[in-house]
Amino acid sequence: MDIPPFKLNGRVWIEIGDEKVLGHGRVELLERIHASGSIRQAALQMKMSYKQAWDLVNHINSGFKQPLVISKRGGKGGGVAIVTPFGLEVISEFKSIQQKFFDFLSENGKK
Amino acid sequence: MDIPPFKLNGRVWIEIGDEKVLGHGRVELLERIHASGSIRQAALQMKMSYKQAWDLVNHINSGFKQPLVISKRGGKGGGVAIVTPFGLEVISEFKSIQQKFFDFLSENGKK
DNA sequence: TTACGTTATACTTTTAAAAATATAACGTAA
DNA sequence: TTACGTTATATTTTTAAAAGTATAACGTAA
Repeated sequence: MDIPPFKLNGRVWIEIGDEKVLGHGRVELLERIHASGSIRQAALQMKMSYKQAWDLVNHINSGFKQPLVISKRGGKGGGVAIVTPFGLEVISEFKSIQQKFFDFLSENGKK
Repeated sequence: MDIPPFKLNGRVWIEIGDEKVLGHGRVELLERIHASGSIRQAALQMKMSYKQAWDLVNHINSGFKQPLVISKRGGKGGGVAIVTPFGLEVISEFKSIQQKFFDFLSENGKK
């Protein structure tokens, strides 16, 4: 009759105006853009299409009132994408929440 | 530069052997089965197909070592589905975790 | 002024999920 | 022994998501 051991898993994300704006996958994308300076490289690393990555970046930027990523085309290297200081702040905030969430999951799982 | 107010949302679920076995939607299904005594009625209430509901019940039952739902065909009313005491216990455990999770979300959202 | 590699965008194709459809199996009660 | 309403299962169709393809726009540097 006793409940056997189980693993509790889950996801958290940030919504603005009832729309999902930022979650685990998108934050990873932002981090990779920050590290590489390129949407394309970040997409390749995460094995998603450039289109999908660009759409996500676009959606993230539209969700907030100021951009998290600024991108330019042309120039040295063909173009560039940088994560703004505001973007870095949001990333940091989300990761802090996510860490607490992981703690929550391990506290409430198993049994 | 400050992060604007935002809503934190999310989901939690129970995994057994790296497989999702029970989450928010499935628990609601179980509750409706318990209330109606019928997989079909529960499915109708949740606007899903009987097939989908049955597949879910089947998957839930396979995940645990004892069934959460026992169903019979034929007889008075055409057939019946009941949630076992073990099933009720699991539902209750999940809902308790979920309540804590809701608390977590509202504590960490907004700002 | 040309080549380069990326951003930006549209369009098509593929794939996977969901829904819909059909039908057999079953046990009670009339 | 027939009708009923459900469980149980297979199959097909539809829908939506993802992936793939193509191409224009751009700014630097050779």
